Amino acid sequence: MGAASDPFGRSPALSPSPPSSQTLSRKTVSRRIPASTIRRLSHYLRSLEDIEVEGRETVSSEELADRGQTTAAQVRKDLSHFGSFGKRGLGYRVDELRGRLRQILGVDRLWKVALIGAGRIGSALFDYPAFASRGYECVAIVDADPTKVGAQWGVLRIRHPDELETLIGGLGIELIILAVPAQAAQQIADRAVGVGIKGILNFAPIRLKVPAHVAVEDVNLVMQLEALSFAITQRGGV
Amino acid sequence: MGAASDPFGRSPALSPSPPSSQTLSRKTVSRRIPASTIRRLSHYLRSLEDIEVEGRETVSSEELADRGQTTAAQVRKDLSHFGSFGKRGLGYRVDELRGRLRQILGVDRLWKVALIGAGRIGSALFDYPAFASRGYECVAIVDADPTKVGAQWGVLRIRHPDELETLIGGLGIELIILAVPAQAAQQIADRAVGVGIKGILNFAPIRLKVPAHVAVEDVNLVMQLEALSFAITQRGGV
DNA sequence: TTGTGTGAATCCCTTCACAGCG
DNA sequence: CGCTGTGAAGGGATTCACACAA
Repeated sequence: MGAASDPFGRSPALSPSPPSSQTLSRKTVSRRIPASTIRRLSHYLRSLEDIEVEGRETVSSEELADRGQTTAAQVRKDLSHFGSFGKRGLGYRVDELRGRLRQILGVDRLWKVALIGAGRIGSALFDYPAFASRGYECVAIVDADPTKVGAQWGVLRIRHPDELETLIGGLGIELIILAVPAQAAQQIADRAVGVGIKGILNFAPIRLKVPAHVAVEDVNLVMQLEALSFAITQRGGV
Repeated sequence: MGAASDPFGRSPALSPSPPSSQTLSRKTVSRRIPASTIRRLSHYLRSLEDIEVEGRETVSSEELADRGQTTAAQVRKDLSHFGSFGKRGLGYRVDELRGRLRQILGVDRLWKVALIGAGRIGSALFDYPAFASRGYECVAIVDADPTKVGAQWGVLRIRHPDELETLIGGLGIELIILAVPAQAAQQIADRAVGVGIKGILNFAPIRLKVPAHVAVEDVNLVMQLEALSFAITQRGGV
C-alpha cells in the first residue's frame, strides 16, 4: 500500500523511513509523524503566507492555532517533531518558519507532474494556479480518447497513453494526477509505478494497490458529500 | 465550527447530536461516531455495489475489509455502531447491508445542491455523474462573473449572487458546493447559513466559520499534494 | 464449524502543565 | 515576564480475542 494517504481513514501516521541526514538541520526527525500533523503543517504554511502579506514578522503558536482551528499546544507539538524553530518569550519568525515548513513539506523545489486523464476534472486541474504557486508543474497530459489526443492545452499537447512510460522517464516526472475512470486507474498506476513514479494524487474511487515506497493520496468527493449528508441526517432526527 | 469535516486534522468524531428516534431500526446509535468510521462506511457502500454487480448475495467482514484496506475487526466495529446487520457464520446480505448503509449515510433520498462558483472546478463538478448516482442533484448555479451570468449549462442558467438567498430558500437547497475564490468564500457561506443551508463542500483554502449545526467538508488539493511531497521527501534521504 | 458482535487491551494522538530560555 | 518545548496524562480509535449464534 502507498505510504502517504489514507486510502480512507486508516494510516494513523506516516513514517519518514530512514531518519537520514538531510538539509533540514533538526534533531533527526522523530520516527513517526501523524498524518494529521502533516495536514496541519500545510495549513500553517498557508497562514504564514497570509501573515507575511500582512507585514507581521513574528507569530505565536496561539495565533497560528486560531487561524487553523487547533490549539497552541498542538501547533507547538506539531513543530516539535521537526525541531525547535521558535524563540521563547517571542514566538516564531514568520519568514523563517515559512522556509522551514516549505523544506519539511518538500515544496522548496519544483515537482514535475503528469496529468493522466483530460476529462472534466483533468481540465479543471491543468494549470490550476494553486498548484503552480507551490511548485507543482504539469509537464505532460495523457488521455486515451482519440478525439483528444493531439489537442493543444497551453504549451502542451495531449499524448496517447502508449507514451506514458516515455514521458515519465524522459521528463523526470515524479508525481501523477490520476483522473481517469475507475476501471483504468489501477492499470495506469501499475505502469507509472513501473517507471518509477513516486506519488499519485488519485481521483478514481478505488484503493490503488501500489508498493510501499509509492505515496498515494485519494480525493473522494462522493465520500465527502456523504460525510455531509450523514452529519445532517443524524443531527435532525431524520 | 462546522460539525462534520476536519477543517484539517481535528474533529476526531462526529456527534449525531440527539440519539433521537428514527427510521433506522437500530440500538439508538451510540453517542459518538468516529469520522474515520463514516469515511469507511462510504467505501463499504461502494464495495457492496460492486459486489452486487458481481452477483454475490453475501459478504464477510473479511472480504469487505480486503476491498477497503482495513481489517475485518474494523469493519465489524464500524457497523456495530449502528446495529447488528450480519448473521453469525454467514456474513452480511449484500442488498440488505447496502440499504442500511444508504440509510445511515443519508443517501436514501435526494439532496438538492447549489453550485456556487462556475469556474474550472465548478464546471468539472456540475453534472458530475458520481454525484447524481448518489442522489445529489445540482439545481442552481451561481457566479459573480457578469460574462457568465445568464449562460445556459444543461437545463440551468447561471444566476447572479444576488439571487443566492432566493434560490436556496425557493428551491429547498440544503447543500452548497463552494467553489469560489478564498476572499469570497466566508461571505457566501455566511449568507447561505443565514437562509438555512445545512452543509457545505468547501473548495476554498480557508477554514470557514459557521455555526455548530452546519456541516463543512473541506477539499484541499494543495494540502494533499503536499502530503505526497512530504512522504516522498522524507523517504529518500532528501 | 464459520463468522459475527463486543468487552478488554493496546496504541497513538491530543491535551495538559510546567520547566526553562530569551 | 512571555511563550516555547516537552514529558506525562488523558482520551479515542484500532486491534485482539473470544463467547455465541446460525
